[in-house]
Amino acid sequence: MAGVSIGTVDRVLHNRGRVSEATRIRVREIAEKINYKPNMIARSLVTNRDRTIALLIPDQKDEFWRQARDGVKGVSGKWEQFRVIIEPFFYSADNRNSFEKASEEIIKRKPDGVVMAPIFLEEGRKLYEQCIELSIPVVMFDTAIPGAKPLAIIGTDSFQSGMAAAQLLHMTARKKGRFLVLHFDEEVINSPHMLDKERGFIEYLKKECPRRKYSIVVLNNPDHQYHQQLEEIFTKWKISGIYVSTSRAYHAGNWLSKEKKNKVKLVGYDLTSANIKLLKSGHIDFLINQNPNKQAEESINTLCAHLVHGEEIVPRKLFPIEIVTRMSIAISND
Amino acid sequence: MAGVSIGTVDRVLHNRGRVSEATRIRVREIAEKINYKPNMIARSLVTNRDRTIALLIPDQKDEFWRQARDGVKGVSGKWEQFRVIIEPFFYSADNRNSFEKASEEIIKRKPDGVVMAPIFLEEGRKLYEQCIELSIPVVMFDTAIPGAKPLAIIGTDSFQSGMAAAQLLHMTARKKGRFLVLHFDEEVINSPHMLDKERGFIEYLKKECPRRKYSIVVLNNPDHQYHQQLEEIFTKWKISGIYVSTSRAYHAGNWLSKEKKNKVKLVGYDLTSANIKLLKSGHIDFLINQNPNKQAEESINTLCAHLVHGEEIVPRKLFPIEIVTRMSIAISND
DNA sequence: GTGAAAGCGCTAACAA
DNA sequence: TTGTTAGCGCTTTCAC
Repeated sequence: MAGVSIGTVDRVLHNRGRVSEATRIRVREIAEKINYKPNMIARSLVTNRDRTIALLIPDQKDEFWRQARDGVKGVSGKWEQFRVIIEPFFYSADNRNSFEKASEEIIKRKPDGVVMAPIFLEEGRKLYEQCIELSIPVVMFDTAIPGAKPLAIIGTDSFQSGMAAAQLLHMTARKKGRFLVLHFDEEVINSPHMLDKERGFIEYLKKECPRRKYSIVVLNNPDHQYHQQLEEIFTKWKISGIYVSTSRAYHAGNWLSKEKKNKVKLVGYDLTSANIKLLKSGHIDFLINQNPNKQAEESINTLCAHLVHGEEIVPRKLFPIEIVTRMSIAISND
Repeated sequence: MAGVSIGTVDRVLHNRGRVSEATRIRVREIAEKINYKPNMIARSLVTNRDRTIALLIPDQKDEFWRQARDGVKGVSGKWEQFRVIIEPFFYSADNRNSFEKASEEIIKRKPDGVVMAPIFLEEGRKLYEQCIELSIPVVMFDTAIPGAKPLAIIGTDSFQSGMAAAQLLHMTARKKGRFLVLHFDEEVINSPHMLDKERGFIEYLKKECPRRKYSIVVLNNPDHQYHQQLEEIFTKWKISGIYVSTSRAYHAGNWLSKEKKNKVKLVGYDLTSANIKLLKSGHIDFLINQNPNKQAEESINTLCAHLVHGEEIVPRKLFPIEIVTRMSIAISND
């Protein structure tokens, strides 16, 4: 239409090579007029090479991360047909070194993209910056590195989920009685998520029911036997609600079940098998689902769609707070 | 590798044309051995034509369907670059004829696929069967036609959401007092969803708190002013919880708000603006989100991925029951 | 500065 | 029953 060859049009559209100003303008105008949209299929056909994307998440000791892994597996087949291979790298959630070691391997591998759950902020930042340097696109999920601007961040709003948890306890627990915020020594205490959740929880109580007493307690026992400590707490205080800001609510739930303390309301996180069992038996009242599988799925899809189809990216996707009860949980566990 | 031409390989792989048994087996074996996977990108490049998919949903009078429409709009751009054009057809949710008329137009249009929310079962079945005849793939969302086997069904479990609603009222409402199942005359009474929800609600009450009294009431007023009837009900009975199985919970919420009946718990459906307002002000306690936008999005994505990428389909996708509270709702409404 | 041509992996039409 | 070839829309390379 512009009276020039297809090669010249290509040069104009991609601002590459030398083109005279006159033809450049002419081609641009025509492209505008006919609303030219490049055919992404043809484009990906010609740049048809195998791509690798590195997945960096904690290892599978924890059911939460197993679910994330499953989410990735679920979509990896779909991207295989576009010649994207997802290479998993695992680190230990209680060992910063293992994260760094995995990071080094990833950099050595020079992947075409990285999806990571950087629960260690400083180490995560280091990897992120290396990727930026090598202009490898990065998608973060679960945890975001403050200040970093990756291609996309996928996650949940921890602060808000803490507020929601407090509201649920407030609505269902006995009016009298203290709320307990429980932590267990086996967890990464002070992770950003945990702190945000706790802050949200307390914020709600302060605003909506300032007269409600609460205590933050860290239980510790080398063998993860917290029964005795719970007993002490319950003799000391009259407890009407418990908030566990991690996936360890089952510890509290098991004890409540054993002690037949059916009136105490319990809110926890994550649809792990231990939690689900107690949810169904009525000893956990609410679980907040952080949807690790969907987060991971979305992360992979986002990165791959960008790489393969050149799709534009929504830089920040927050999953809604998913409140799950005994009756709302899917009957068939998939 | 098999010593035959690319054309023969193509014939074997697609079971078309005549191929000798010997070569057929040889090609199959080699394909198996090298784990041959067709390149979907190349395939879609060669069959590169514009495709139309018809979208059939109720018109935009109702906010629920406006949200569904928005979900479609959100992903239509992404499929445009694959040359898929989504053509919307609307019908009136209170007029079966309008559904039939739209159906006729769709069939005339001969689209490459149909996405529909067939709230009228018989008329929906008719369209479905015509599509089957013309081998046009169909995806249904929101409502499924009993017995029909479309490419995919996207929806929520109404029965279960009714149970969940009952549980939420049971957990939060005063122990004494009657539960009210409210319907409004402006709705399509007896829609399958509505009946399932109600059945689920009652099932829960029977099982979990058989002593709880409940009444099913249909309010009717030509001007949608239900205040007087609500007043009568509340003087007749001591009500502690209300269940509205549709998006009309705001009618009840507004009245509760006006009458300062803050102790009465209210569960409704759908994040419409009127409902959200009352949720935030505390007069609706729980909303069950049926996610019309995501349902529609998923429906379009499923059909398009099948058409364009030849992707395999999960024939039935149930969205989880999404319980929303004042604190769990996204702070910024998008 | 610009044009011509090869080729990405596949399908479809035609030839043998 | 099998082989050959054009061409889908684009990028890239080489030649002028």
